[in-house]
Amino acid sequence: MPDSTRRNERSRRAILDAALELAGVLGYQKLTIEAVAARAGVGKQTIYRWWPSKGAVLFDALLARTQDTEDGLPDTGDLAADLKTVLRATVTEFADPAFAGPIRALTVELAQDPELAEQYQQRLDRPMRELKKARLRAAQDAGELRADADLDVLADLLFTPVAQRWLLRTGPLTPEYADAVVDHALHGQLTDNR
Amino acid sequence: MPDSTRRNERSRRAILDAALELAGVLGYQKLTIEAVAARAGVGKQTIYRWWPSKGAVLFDALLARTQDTEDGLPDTGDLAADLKTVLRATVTEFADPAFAGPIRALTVELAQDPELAEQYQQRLDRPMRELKKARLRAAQDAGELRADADLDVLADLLFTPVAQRWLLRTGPLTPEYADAVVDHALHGQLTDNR
Amino acid sequence: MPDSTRRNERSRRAILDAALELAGVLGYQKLTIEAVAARAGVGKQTIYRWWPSKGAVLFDALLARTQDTEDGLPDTGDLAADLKTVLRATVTEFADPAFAGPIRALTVELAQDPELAEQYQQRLDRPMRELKKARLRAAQDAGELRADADLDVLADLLFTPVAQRWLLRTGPLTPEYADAVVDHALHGQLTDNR
Amino acid sequence: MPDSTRRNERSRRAILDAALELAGVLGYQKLTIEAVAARAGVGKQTIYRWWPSKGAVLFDALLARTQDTEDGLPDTGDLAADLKTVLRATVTEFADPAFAGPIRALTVELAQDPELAEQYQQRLDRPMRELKKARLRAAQDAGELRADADLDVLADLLFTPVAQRWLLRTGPLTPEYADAVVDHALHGQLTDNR
DNA sequence: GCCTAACCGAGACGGTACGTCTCGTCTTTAC
DNA sequence: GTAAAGACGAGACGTACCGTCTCGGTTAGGC
Repeated sequence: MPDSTRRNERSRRAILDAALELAGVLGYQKLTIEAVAARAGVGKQTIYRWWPSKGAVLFDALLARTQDTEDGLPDTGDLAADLKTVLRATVTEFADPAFAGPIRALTVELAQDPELAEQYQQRLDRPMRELKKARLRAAQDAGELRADADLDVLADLLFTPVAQRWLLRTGPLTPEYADAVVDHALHGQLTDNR
Repeated sequence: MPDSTRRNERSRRAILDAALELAGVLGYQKLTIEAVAARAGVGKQTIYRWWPSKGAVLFDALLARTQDTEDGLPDTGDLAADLKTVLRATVTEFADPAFAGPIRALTVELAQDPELAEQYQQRLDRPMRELKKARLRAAQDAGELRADADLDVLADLLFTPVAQRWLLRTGPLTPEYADAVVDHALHGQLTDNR
Repeated sequence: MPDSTRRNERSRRAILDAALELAGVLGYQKLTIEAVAARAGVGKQTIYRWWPSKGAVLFDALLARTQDTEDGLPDTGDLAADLKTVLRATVTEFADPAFAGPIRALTVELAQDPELAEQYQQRLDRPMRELKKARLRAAQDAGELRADADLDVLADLLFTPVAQRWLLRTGPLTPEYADAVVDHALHGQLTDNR
Repeated sequence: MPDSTRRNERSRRAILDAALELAGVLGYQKLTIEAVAARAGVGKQTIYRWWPSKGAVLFDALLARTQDTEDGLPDTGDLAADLKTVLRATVTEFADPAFAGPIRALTVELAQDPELAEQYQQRLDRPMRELKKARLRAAQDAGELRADADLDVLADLLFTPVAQRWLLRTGPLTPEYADAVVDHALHGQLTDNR
């Protein structure tokens, strides 16, 4: 059983960096442990010693990258505008293969590895979801949003369409689409809503 | 170049059946062409002759299975109720590994293979989307839904949250969740919506 | 179970040749299946499919090489001279690393793998021993050699000293040593032997 | 560079004992430095600090074991009987895996490591050879053995057949074989010897 | 109703990557 | 201050599949 106090930090960083870089360039299929080890200048065993799977490495790599950006959503007082800002930024990020590649690779892993998905939910999805809900709750408190809205459901309505369209390429991913999602999610579509 | 008139229909069926069955049992990772060929009692070359990739086999297998169920969405005159019926059915189907396994496997493939994703969009996603939009347009014509609603966006709002939650296991997939998604998507959440 | 009728003869030869060559250059320790496969331009599985171990490959390689040289020992009517000729030839062969390297490697394997040793005994040692005994028996029939000599023991006396000295480098391996072995083995050393 | 005055005698003994024991149980292939260190309760570095190779450890271990038994060959005045006594004892010892295992392991090493073989020759083979030659010289002095016999060659004739048969398992290793070797080596086989 | 070309099951082939094991070196921890 | 413990870079192990390539043996039209 490995003793984490003896862990070589230099190797750990090299592995995570190599994993991110290769995931961006090669995609998930062609991302191999061998290639990560070679690129990182590390023995394969050093990867297997500390991570149970290729997905876990990717997960840690992405976790390390996003550690810093836990800023919370913007709050200008205009919920729709703030959400559009965030979603448009997401659309822009997803257009960059170096950024989106590793995320796509990890997503593929999550879909196949329930245990990793559980980790993901706890350490990445839940915190990000809380940030989103915090912004929505602020809008609720400001009377901008209905008091009876289920913020979890609303967050899904706002963020899953863009994620899904990106993941499965079911349509063009444009800023206009992001705006439309926000508008439709917030304004409702039944005629008796007015 | 293979001559499709000489194609052995028995082998084709055996391959598609084996692919579906193994995808349900093993998941995508362990679904191999070798295993499909062995299970189907078929030479590997017979698979490679007719399909370009593992994903393409799965795609055809699922296509064959869903060919029959192109019925259109129910229309009782109550849009919300009809949508809940459909989404609740989806939730139920996704709970059955034999059904959901192959779809999960295919989804994983789609996320990695843009060419296959294009095929998917044209031959499965678009037709299904048209059925959804047809039902929504009927509601629009009936004055139940706003005339200025973008039906594509609305369809995404209604169907991607459930699909995403199922794919990435980001939360419990229950009938209540399905209902809540429909309610929130249709009724809007801004307070000045009333 | 592999079907030997489908075996690729070109690959088989390439593997045996590569094994012999590498065994001569690298010695047994550094002789790896990976290197043999690479040198032979062959997949590793092609080796594992047909041979159970590294030693078995070497064995077949040496077997193929010595297949042709089953000529029998020379018989000029002078036993001692003939034996000296043979042993001096052995000494010369053992001095060539390209020849002796693979034999050394195989010998190391034989010492550790009783099953391979059994194969060796049946397919290489025994036939060679019979050739030796045939020559000795001819000498016996000619009245040159005692009728009560145990030819197996005598063969060991004649051939193991050179083999052992070569294998363990316990002394210089010279033609003179070969001659001395033959003389001492044949003439006896007790004074009442005259 | 290790300072031998600081050497931990307890560790040294534990390593040698562990090496002997494991060589007897596992054979040479599976005898690893890791296993020796673990069995001896010692860090690997402690082995690498003091010995250059696995073979050197084994060598020292066997050296320590045989240090005591430097008694010389028996001398009852009957050379053949004394030699048979010794060779029969050797046959008996070789039948005990706990005894023969380590020797086989070392022999395998010697065949592959000329430097170790040189050490072996000087520190084990030569002394033992001198003991044998001393007994033979005594027989020579007693007029029992020819004055012109080359004692080195004769010693090889007497001792290598048994060693070779044991090492390569080319035949059954029995007391009778030992006797026959002695008889044939001493009495000569040419008919004009009488 | 035969001929012959394609498809078929089978599986060997050259490869790549897997996850494990051991090597010999280097580093940390605890006594 | 010395060693145990063990992490490290390296690389071979034997296995699993990849996608391609022969093999004979059926099939199923075209003549």
